[in-house]
Amino acid sequence: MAEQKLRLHDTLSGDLRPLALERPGEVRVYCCGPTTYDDAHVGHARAALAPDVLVRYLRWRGLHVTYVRNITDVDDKILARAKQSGEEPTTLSARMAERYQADIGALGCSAPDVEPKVSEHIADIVALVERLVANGAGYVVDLGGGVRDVYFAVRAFPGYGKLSKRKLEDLRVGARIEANDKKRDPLDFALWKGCAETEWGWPSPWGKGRPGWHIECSAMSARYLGHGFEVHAGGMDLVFPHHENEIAQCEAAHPGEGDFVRTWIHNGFVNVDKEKMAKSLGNFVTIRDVYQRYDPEALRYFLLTVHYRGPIAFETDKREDGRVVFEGVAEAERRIDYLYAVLERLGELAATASEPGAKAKELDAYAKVFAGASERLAAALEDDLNTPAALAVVAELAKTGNELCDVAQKRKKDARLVAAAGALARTGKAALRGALDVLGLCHSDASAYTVRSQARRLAALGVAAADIDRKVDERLAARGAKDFTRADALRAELGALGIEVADSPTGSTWRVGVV
RNA sequence: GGUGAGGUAGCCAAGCGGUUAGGCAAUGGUUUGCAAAACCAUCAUACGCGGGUUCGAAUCCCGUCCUCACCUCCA
Repeated sequence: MAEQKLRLHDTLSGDLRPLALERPGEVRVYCCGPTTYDDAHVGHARAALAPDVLVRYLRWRGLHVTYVRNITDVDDKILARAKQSGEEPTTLSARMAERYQADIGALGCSAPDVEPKVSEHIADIVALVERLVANGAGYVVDLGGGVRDVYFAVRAFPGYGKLSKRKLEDLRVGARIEANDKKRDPLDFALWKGCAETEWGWPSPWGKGRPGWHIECSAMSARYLGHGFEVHAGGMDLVFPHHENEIAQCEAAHPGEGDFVRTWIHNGFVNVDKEKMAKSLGNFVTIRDVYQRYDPEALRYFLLTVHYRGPIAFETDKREDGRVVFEGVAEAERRIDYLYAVLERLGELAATASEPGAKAKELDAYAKVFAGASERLAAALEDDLNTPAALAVVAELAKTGNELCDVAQKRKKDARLVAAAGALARTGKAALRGALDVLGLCHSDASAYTVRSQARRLAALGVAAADIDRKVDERLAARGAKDFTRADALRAELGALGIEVADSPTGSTWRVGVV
């Protein structure tokens, strides 16, 4: 069995352990995707991001990854929401699925290789339920009128509770025992939920119905990844009961075939005022809400500043003028601005390089930083996907890159040094670019990013670019006439609007700061 | 009650037995007509509290306080 340098914190064993592959060079990853009845919030973004970083790292290391992230488009919540809006459940879930894909795609998460939908895998689900019934792990309950439910018998699976470290007795205490309970044991959960002929459902050996909540992931992961795949990801709230039940279903269906999954990774929550962001608490901020105010790249950077297993605080602040500020994301966007600026600066310096092999001893320190970055980045990510440490590597590269540019500028009359700096800038840019790629950051063209972010910020401020241009021109004229009092007054005026003006030998430029 | 996560300098956040990651803010510099950006320096002998183990602990052990989460739908 091939062992990787990458170590992940596995929920089942509770340990940090090296990633073990069944087949050399191949990694299978499954991530529990959304139930598509509403727009995704920042918590969903985080849950999609953790496996994305994993997949990017693995591919960077040359491994072949099969990444599956499902869409649960059949669910009672979808049905309930559709009834409210008068929409067909399938139409609603399809629409929400598209919005999810757009939101997560904009976050810079690469699309999964397979994105299976429950509605397209009913046959797989039915077959799995049949198998469980045949194994004695599932049982059918006749509700009369041709309606039947199928339940999983928790007692039939001895390992039940091993993932969430729960004992059956402990669970029993909190279990809600309904009157008229159809289940043999209160802890048993539905594999198939029968429904009336007129309701939303699919035909099955037990009559019309819909799959239970957990069975879809068991069926679809088995379909695309088989039994015993490498990594299964999801939010910490899925540990129990969702993933516990997935294990029960898959291992009961494949007795003697070993563990369903080799490594379980679970991401921590996004908190608002120290509480978990959740639909039920009503304290959620949708990804779209964030994108309205900030660049998707900023949200990604923000989420990467904290290790995926820990909690991350999402602070919302409403300003006097009514603008909503997400401070952490705003700070992240300033970093994204900075990183794009460094990439551009290095690019400009590299473009002056006429001698690709030029070297200067006084630049050795910079060269060393660039050369070692990739190794440091790998070490950070190999330590249970330590993205904050990875971002420190990015920061080091960016700072060094800027320093190199500063040196080249200060000593621009030294042709030998400038030639060497130009050549080294190419290396530096490649190193930074490479690190950013692994983290999925700054994937836009720098000028495209600038255009879109400036436009969004201007819109947020309610200021027209033409008005700014006019004032900047006016100020330039004042400066030309050495009327600095007037020029400074204009700068202050622009500053009050949130516009930063920068003077250079070739004229004046302006930008809108992150607000 | 059971189970799990966490409490690190003004703020955010790595580190998890042995030369104080990184970022933000602030202050002082280099630069600038003045600024901005960029870079440098300071802030930083910080690790909830009390014991213990060790040559050495933020890191290990015991106790204790606080926060959050899961046990019901939840990323």
